[in-house]
Order: sequence, then C-alpha cells, then structure tokens
Amino acid sequence: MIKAQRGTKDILNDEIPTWQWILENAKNVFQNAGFSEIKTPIFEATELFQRGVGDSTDIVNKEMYTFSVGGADKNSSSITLRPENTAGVVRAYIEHNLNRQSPPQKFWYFGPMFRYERPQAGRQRQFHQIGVEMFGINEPAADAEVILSAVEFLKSIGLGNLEVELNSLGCPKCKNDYRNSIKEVLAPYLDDMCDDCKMRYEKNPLRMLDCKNENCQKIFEKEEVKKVIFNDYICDECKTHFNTLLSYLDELNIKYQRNKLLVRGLDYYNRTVFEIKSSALGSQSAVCGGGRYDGLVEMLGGVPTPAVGFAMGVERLFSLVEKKEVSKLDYYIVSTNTKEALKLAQKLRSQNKKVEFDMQGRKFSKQLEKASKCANYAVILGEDEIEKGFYSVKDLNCGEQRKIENFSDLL
RNA sequence: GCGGGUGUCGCCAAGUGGUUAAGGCCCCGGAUUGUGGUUCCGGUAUUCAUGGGUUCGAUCCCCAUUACCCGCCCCA
Repeated sequence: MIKAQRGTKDILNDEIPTWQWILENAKNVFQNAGFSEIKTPIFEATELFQRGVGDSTDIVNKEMYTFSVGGADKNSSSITLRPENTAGVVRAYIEHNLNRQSPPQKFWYFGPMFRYERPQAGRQRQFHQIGVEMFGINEPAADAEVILSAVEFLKSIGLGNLEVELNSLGCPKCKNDYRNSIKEVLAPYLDDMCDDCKMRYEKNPLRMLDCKNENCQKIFEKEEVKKVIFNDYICDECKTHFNTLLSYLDELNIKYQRNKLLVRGLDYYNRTVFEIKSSALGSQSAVCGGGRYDGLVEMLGGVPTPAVGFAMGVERLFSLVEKKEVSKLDYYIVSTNTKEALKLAQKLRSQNKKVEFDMQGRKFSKQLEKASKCANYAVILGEDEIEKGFYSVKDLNCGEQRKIENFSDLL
C-alpha cells in the first residue's frame, strides 16, 4: 500500500471544520487590520532561501527540500520547497516594485511549508503557517500593529491567554558591538562549550545564548558573562524604539515578558523579536515567532525598506484550539423517487441550503434514520406529496411533522 | 543526526507458544414492504505493521526494516 510520506498527513473531514474556522478567523482579523492576502509560489529559487533565511541556519543547512530540475546548469535550475514564507513575500515585494506604492504594504498569508526534520509532536515535514508581513514603516507602531494582530487573532480562536516574549536585538551597529563583547567574554570558556556553540561562536554568536546544553547554560550563569548578556547594549535609538513599543503594548493591555535570551534562529532579524508560547504543547512550545527584519529587502536586492512580520504554526494552533463539529444539513430529502429528490435538492441548494438525499433508493426507514443523524429537517417526498404537490417536513430534533404547501415556505 | 517507547478490524481495545483471534463504538442488513434517534437479532480481521529466523507449531520469543509517538537538536 502506498502511504503518505513521513511527516505529512491527510486532513480529513473530521478536522476540516476546525481548519476552516481557524482560517476564517485569520481572514477576519487580518483583513480588519488592513492586511491583504498574498499567495506566493510553494517553490522558489534555492538561492532566495540561502540568502534570505541565512546560510548559517539549520533550516538552510540541513532541512531544505531542494531539487535540481531541468538542464545541466545545476545552479540556475536549483529550486527549493519553501521552508518559510518571509523570503518569498519579500521577493514578491521587490519583484512587483511595491516600494513605489505608499507605505505601509501589509500582507497576510496561509499555506504549506516544508522542512526535512524528524517528525515529532507539533513538528511535521509539511506543515502550515499563517503569517503577516508589513513593509515600509520604521516607527514602533508597526511592531505594535503586528504584535497586536497576532494577539487579536489568537484571541479570536480562544487562545487569548498565551505568553508573549519579547526582546530587542538592536540595529546592525549595536548588534555587532554586542556580538563582539559576547565573543570577548566567552572566549576563555570556549573549550568547555558544546560543538554547536563553537560553530556559532564563529558564525552567529548571538545564537549561542539559546543553547540548551547544560554546560553552556552554566557558563552563561557566570557573573561576568551574565553582566555582558544582560547589559543594555543597544544604542539609544534602538532603546527608544523598543521602549516606545513596550509602552504601546502596555496601553493595549498586552501582557509580555522581556526575555534577553530570545534570539531566534533566522538570520534576518534585527531590533524587535518576539515569540508566543504555550506550555500545553510539550517541547515544541512556540506557536508564533516573528520580529523586525529591516535589512532583508535590501539584502535580496530591493531598495532599503524596513519590515516586520510573524508566522504561526497552524498544526500547533490546531492542537490547542477547541474542535469544531461538522455542521448538520438543513434538509435531508427522504424519497424513493430519485428524480424528484434530485430536483428538490437542486432547488433548495440554489437557495443556499445544505441538502442531501439518498442516492441508492433505500427503503424509507433507512433514509429517515440517515436523516436523523445528519440533518435538522427531513423533507418527505412520497407518492402522495408528489401527486398532490406538497411537502411533509419533519423536525428531526422534536419529531414534529408539518404539511407545507409552497416551496417558499420551506425556506 | 542521536536516544527511548509503541504497532491486534475505520476507531477504542482484550488476548495467549498450540485445532474457531474477546468485547465496545461506527458501519451494513433484518425485525418494521411510508416515519428515525430506544430496543432486539444478524453481518463485517483466513489475520495480529512488513520481511526473515527459532520451533513440530507463533499474533504472542529473536533479528532486521518501516511507521507513529516521546525526548535531544531546531523551529512555527
């Protein structure tokens, strides 16, 4: 038997109502905040992710679905199934010269992403993200706007009480100063740290800070190291940006926690980074992750444009959310006259009613039994009804049956 | 990539080295040839993830593979 590939799954009718409900809420909340939906391709040039997501990230290094397609020139024909969607949206922003429109440009998206990882609770190889990207605004109001819509969306699906964690990485300049002082203070301990951290020390020292290795954690606990980590290294401008954002969040009554160790694994972030977590999820606790990426548009060849965004894992949301039931039919047509049943179904459906009937011409009691399981009302269309031109409508919740003369009274 | 656990019908789930693999739900049919959701009766796994091995004999023991789950890592 051919089975679904490892880390992928079929979403069947019992889960569909909940998925649709999550999506409806996303659409409502984000559209009300002025975000318009954007649909970008599922695969892109491999180079887009190498440059956009970052060569030093795990995502690019070991988790991408990359294919060589077409001709002999391998490089020009290397494509990758998107592991995330920020790079793709940025690419579209640049390609369509959206910087020529008046800012802000605000987008939300939903779609499958692909990462070649070991499947686990809350982690699949094909998974879905809902996300938001906003371009063109430097002011902290943009950060607030983005975090607000994330929180409002979560609230709309009943997850209003999740923890928001925040940090500021600073701008490229202060980020760089910070990076250097971290390297300096950690240099004497480098030999005692894990192999990953030794790598990160060279490529992306900030990522060392969220290392889970016990030894490394101990080193971060040392007084002189702590002093550097918790030192407010960011420049005045970045500080003002961050503090203004915090004051906005206070006004909005959005609860947050400052987490100085929050760094995030994608290279493009600067200034604000945030995560929203749920302790109910096990080790894959992040529901939402995002931040500011002011340098990415330029890095991918566009004119310098500030930007903020986030992405959420829909499967993780799904597991937290209250499940929705499949909605009942308005009518189930009970009739052994298939032709009449078909015609009535057509008429009712054209009036936007949810209607089904028995296509096998089964016996009356079977049809009614079926109706009682899946519909609110049964329309009985027997010989009498057809001959004399009326409908017998039975309320399947209370058992009451009425005679209805005109089609319009059915509705 | 590393470590641990699990794998019996669509779903839950008992079971044992030995001629027929419990039960419940769902589903299908009948009692009831135009009135359901209750009740009663009946049906549905030549087969216990797959491939080998041990054995006179294996769903139950061993090995491998695979899938899923959990943890590490990473992230949404």
